[in-house]
Amino acid sequence: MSDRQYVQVAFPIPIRDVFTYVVPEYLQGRVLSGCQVTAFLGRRKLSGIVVGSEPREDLPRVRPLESLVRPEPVFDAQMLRLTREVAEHYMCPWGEVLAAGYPAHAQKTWRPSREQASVPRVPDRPGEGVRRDQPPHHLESELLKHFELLLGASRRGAGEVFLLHLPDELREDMYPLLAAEVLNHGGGVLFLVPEISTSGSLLEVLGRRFGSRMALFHSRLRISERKRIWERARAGELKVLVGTRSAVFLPVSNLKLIVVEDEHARPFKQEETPRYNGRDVAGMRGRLAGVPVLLASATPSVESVLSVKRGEFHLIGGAPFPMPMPSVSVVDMRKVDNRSQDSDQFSSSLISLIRGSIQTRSRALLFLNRRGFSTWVQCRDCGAVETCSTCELPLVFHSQEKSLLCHHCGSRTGAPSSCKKCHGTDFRFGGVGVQKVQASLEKLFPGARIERVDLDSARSRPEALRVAERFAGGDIDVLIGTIFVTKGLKLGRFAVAGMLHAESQLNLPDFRSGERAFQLLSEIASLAQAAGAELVVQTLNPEHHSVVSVCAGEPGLFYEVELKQRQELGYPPFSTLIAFHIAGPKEAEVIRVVETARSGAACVVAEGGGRIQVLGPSPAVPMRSRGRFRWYASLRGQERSEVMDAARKLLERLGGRHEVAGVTISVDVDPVGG
DNA sequence: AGCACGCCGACT
DNA sequence: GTCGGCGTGCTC
Repeated sequence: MSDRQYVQVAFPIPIRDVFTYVVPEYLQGRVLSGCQVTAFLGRRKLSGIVVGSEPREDLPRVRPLESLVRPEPVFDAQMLRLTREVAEHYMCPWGEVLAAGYPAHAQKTWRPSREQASVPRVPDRPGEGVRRDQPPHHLESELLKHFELLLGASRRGAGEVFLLHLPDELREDMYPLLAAEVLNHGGGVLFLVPEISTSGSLLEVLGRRFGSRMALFHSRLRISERKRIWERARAGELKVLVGTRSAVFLPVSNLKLIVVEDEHARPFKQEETPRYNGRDVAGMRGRLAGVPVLLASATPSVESVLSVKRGEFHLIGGAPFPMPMPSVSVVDMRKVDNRSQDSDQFSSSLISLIRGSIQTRSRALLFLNRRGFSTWVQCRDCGAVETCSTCELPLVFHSQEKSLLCHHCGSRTGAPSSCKKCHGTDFRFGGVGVQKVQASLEKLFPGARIERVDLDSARSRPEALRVAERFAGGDIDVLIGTIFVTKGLKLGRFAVAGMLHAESQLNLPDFRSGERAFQLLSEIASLAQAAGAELVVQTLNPEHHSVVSVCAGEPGLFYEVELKQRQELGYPPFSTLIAFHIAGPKEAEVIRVVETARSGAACVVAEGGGRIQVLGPSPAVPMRSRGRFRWYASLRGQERSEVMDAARKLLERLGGRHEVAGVTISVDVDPVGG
């Protein structure tokens, strides 16, 4: 009996434990760590991953495994270790991380892979595939020297992190050269991108060069397609893997380099369990696998910049390679003198530039990051603001559709007719959206060809591309857009770029709002630069360091001030945050749990001897979403391990479980965004 | 997460 | 008298 074999299995369920099973006789010796198996848990048959083989004598009854789904392990020792570390770091079940890392895990039965024709890939274009092994600019040859350091790390298996701080175009030029170099030495490369829709040009550039040796991986592919890519990556048929955050777990054969493109971008953080950050997991993987990680961005995250300053990351780029800057002027819109007489949305300088561009047919592009006509609608009689009945947030009036829209849940009601509170019929349409800007411009410049690109005007991507094409071709005089226009549209050259309300990202309840403003403004500055446009930045916060640094062409200034402020206020990267999201269908119940959490957190903090702070609790934005009332609170401290301990203790106090009376509590380590 | 067990309201 | 609501607890 003593030669019975036991294994531990992790299942993709929200239970922290692993479960022990007996290996049935017919599978003796064949069930290895990392294998996918099925087993009964309760009366359900589940697919799980074998994560260990320690026998346990303390269990009253152990059940046998049902089946071995495929003979060879799907996770090797290194990937098991990575997924375990990710689970520990993000305080989520190991099984859920394993499920995120193996596309077929969700499936009940495994079918051996057969030849399938439908692998989506960027087509080979031999005609355009001009080999360009010699980089064109002197900057690039300079960069190649820096890349020697990176490639050296790749060859000797050093899991170091490099921050590539360069403009988008320069990075894009370098990637095929870099990847080709790695491939020449028989290695594979993993590119992580924040989202598929905005990485079109990178895909094109890599696809042109690597064709059928490259694949695109993301969660919107069918499971069968994901499985196929997973298999081909492991078999070494695919050498260049491009994918969104879940691709960080792909088993790339002889992986030699991980690139995280636009490493500052928000979508790397998954907002459901397992709540991991693809960029940070890339760093963990690089360290474990002895593979260098290249974090790349024109506007790196404050975290990464600090890591460079601390000597933890190597810097490639930065000051020796200055960001190209457009000619830019900042207009303080608080000063009445600066505002145009014709419309309070524009400064007189911007209006005259737009007028000039219309006259000379040289085109103008205006940015405002707010959809709709007016951002709030208020009754003039009682002062009540129209709010969404489910989210309780102000509704945005859309003039084109003549309706009120909730930008959070998408609910739509007709144009306001009478106030819900006092039945008044006189409304004030406050706040500026792109539709209002368009209306004002049409009044100011009758006869000019003025169009708009945003989520509402461009129902599909081809439609947006057509508008961009018409603008580039000179068929549109003034184009007004939300950030939508920065998402890979080819706008050609134009003379004037205007940014309205450059402060709109600031003053959000999020310690990263300044960083976001900096990133958006930088993006627009580089767009203006590429177009050869003169940029006018209109703002109510001209002295904010995000505005000052971008407009002075001194990004370093932003990081300097921002790091100082974060340190003074005790925010990341100078501390660790762990957020608790509390949500449920009944408000009273949610608030009860929130109060329990508040007092629990106070106890935990008292035990921690003042090294841990509590932020909140406060209602989430929006407070109601999908029929659930949402609150959150955070624990904060300088020592990660202490914050983790405090979070574990707090969870214990809240019942040890993640759910109490219909109210769910979920833990979010290193949260991103308010 | 499921799926049971279990103890209270409106139906054949 | 039961059918069924979803609160609480367990799964190797």
